[in-house]
Amino acid sequence: MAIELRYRDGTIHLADGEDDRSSDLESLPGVEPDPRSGGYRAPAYRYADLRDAIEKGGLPYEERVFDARGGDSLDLATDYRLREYQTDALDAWEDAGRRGVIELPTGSGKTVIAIAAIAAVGRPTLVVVPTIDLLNQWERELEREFSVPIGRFGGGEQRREPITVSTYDSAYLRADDVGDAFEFVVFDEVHHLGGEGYRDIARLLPAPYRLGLTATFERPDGAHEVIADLVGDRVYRLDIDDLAGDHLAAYDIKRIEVELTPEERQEYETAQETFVDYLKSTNLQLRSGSDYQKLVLRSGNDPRAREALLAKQRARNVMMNADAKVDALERVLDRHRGDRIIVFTAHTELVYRLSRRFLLPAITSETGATERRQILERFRDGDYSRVVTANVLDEGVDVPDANVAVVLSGSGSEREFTQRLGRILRPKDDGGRALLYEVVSDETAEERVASRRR
DNA sequence: TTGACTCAACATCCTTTGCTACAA
DNA sequence: TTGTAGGTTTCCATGTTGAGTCA
Repeated sequence: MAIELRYRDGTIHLADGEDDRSSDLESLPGVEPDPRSGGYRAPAYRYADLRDAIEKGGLPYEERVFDARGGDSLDLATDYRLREYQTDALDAWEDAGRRGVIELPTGSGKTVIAIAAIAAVGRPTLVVVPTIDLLNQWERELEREFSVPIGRFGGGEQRREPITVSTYDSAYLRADDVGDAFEFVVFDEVHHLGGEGYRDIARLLPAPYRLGLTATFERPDGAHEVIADLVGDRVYRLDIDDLAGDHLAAYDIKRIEVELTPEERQEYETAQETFVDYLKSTNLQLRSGSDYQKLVLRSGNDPRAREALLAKQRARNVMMNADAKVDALERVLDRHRGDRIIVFTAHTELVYRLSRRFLLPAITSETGATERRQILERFRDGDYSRVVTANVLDEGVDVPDANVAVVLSGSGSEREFTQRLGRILRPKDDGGRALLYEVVSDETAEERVASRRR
């Protein structure tokens, strides 16, 4: 009798009938005995390895993992003509056994590659995206390209079709009960999959074909290694500089250094000293994010640690929201009267301050969906030529193109910086260059923060 | 259907140069 | 001699999102 493979609740179950093949089965990747059923089981994401090992070992097997409804091949056709690097990326993914991550900058056409991959695989596909905005964009794009109905998990709808788009949150909630429906899964902005909860999505799905898309694969916490295990290694990579001047606009980065006022300097030094003194007195070394995490943990029951962290927070506020930055922005706005400008900050309070002072439309997490849409539409139509925002427009939102970005403050995250830069790199009609201003408070920790993100 | 609300999850959060004990 | 980890176990604050609930 053949070994029967079935999917149930995020797990592959193996039954070998009356034959005793326990030693064969236990040597298969990820397989262990299942006391409850008396058979064997393996985590769903190991399905591809499992099937390969069974075939290699010449064991007879019967595949009942996927829902019969997805039995027929999808007849998918798309008119897209890929650019050379897009074809190379797709080939690299095919060569890796239709698994792996493609890293390409924002605006280089990652969606196009995914659509070509969906057409090539021709099997039921789940596309997972981080935001409702992207959910809508993907749905529209897929409807335009394919003649099959497009399903949707998220934003209040739960409709399953051979090609379905889902948010990460909905995919997390539904993975174990729809796992048998999809043989191909595409993770857009795949770096999100490194989150503690989200990685379960990939674990619970048996889909043998997997594609991850991102502009910034590596994560500071090292979780990209988990992603590589679940989706496949990075198989292709180009960064902004590989495409700038060709498929993306050429760009310049200008750094503006500003001085703190005497009062700000006094406040900054006092707070910074409190923080550093605590580190010295406790012999604590901060070399990485995890060291900082230790300090945060300690602050739970050590009042001095808590005080040190609050002081650090104060110092950060001073350097990131310095008065001179507002003046620097005024000069930039004067210099670029005819340009389209996006201003980025790290704090919402500064967004509203700038909005009042320069009469700029503002978008933060507090801005409702309707108002946000209106502002972006007016920016797209040219009614507005400037927008100020905190972190909302970093990722997952279709932002109209601009040619000047001003980063007044931000984190040390390379990802955040790359995403912000990406907002001005759509090729310009006149072939002009994009320009990013980075405003940094002189002689503060912000200089280090700024160098870390590049 | 919309809006206001709560909740949970995720991301970032990083000083200046060195102490001590222990393992390789 | 050289290299490396270091005690703990729900986590200071801010920003952002999606899901769910209720009116």
